[in-house]
Amino acid sequence: METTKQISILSVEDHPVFGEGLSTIIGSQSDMALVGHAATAGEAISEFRKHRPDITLMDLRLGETDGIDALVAIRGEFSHARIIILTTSDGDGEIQRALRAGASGYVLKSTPKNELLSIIRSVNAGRRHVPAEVAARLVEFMGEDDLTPREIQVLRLIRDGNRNKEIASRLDISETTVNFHIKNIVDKLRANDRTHAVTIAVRRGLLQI
Amino acid sequence: METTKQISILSVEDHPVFGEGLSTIIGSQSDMALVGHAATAGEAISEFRKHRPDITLMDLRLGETDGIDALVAIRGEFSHARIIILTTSDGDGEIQRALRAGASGYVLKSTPKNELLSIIRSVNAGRRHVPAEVAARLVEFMGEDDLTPREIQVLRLIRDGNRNKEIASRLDISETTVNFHIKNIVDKLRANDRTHAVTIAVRRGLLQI
DNA sequence: GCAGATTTCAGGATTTCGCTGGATTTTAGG
DNA sequence: CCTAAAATCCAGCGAAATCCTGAAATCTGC
Repeated sequence: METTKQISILSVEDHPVFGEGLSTIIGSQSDMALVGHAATAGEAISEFRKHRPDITLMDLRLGETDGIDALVAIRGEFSHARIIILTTSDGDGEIQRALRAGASGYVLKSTPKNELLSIIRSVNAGRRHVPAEVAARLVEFMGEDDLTPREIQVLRLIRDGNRNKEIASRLDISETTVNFHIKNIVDKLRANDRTHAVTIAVRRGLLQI
Repeated sequence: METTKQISILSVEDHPVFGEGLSTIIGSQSDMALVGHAATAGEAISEFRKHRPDITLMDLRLGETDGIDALVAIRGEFSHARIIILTTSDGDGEIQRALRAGASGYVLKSTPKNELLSIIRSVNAGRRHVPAEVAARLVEFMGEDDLTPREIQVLRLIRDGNRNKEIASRLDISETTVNFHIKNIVDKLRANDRTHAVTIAVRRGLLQI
């Protein structure tokens, strides 16, 4: 075999059984080789430095740490790194964040094996691949304004049951300003009220719960 | 090998890569054999009838269908069936529902391989196994009142942005009664307000989002 | 049949929310 | 430097939610 031509792959994943599945599937392909594995953002970076893989398969949810951080750190050091996000969330917020941070693909964990393999090959060939179903989610909300950082901050406090007065004092702003932000949040998300706004934001992956 | 002594296992799972991992891990054990696979509740039942496995590994979230339905259906027909739930949610609500419906174990997908294997053996030996971390989640809310069916119904409508008047008309009850239910929901969940109640219920797995 | 839980209802007090229509300051990007 | 976007502030009104007390009907399990 021409080992030099194999696609080297690093998996970043904290579900052992899923990792085993990746290992088996990749191991069965003569043109691919799993060269390393990491379970946290920190490990991901050091493993990347060690192996310089052609492709990195990464779950966004790594216990406490966020996969995006690992993604940004790796791309900061190796701007050519090809990283495919492999996760369960189909919210447009997470997809956008990942692609903006430089991901080369975004694949759901429910994807069939063959499709996953062909995406790996496609990305290795230099393309940026996002499955139609995922792209559709993205397009659904395209052109609509994102929530600003401040709005997300306010929304988090709403989610946790703070009233407007409490939000104002926590953020050290006036209650009027809080009202203003909330109105914008509800408008942007086309929600009926604050509760609905939280629901929609969570569904879209703009807010964790 | 004494094939007759092998533990026969059915997996019910709609994540192909995860299923592959299960297959590999189980295949590497001489005392176990994966005898079937299903990706939906319906398939789960027919596969169970066909193979009568010693152990069924089941994800609760099967696309649209609910794993609990499959669990109940199987246990209705084969009351001795030993079913281990293998899922990502650690909310006490889901755990309770599964165990009440007759699950023999509840394991998180983040569990290490060895632990998963020993749980399979333990359950096959007739024990009911729930990992300490999962049991802890359960104990945390033990003794606290569950939400009633009506309360869940109301909470769902709150989540979706209905106002009390709308909830009243949808459920065909008076607004006073809606107020009463909401007060009870907020009290039971120790929430600050309706929004917080939704957040807590989702975190605890009492409500989908 | 009875106890306990669930669901239903009234009416009113108080607080909070959502909306209106401006106006100013700060920050980021071309 | 200039403009646009974001964040900040003011004030007040009507609608909605929350909180209270006090009952009664229905359902379920023993």
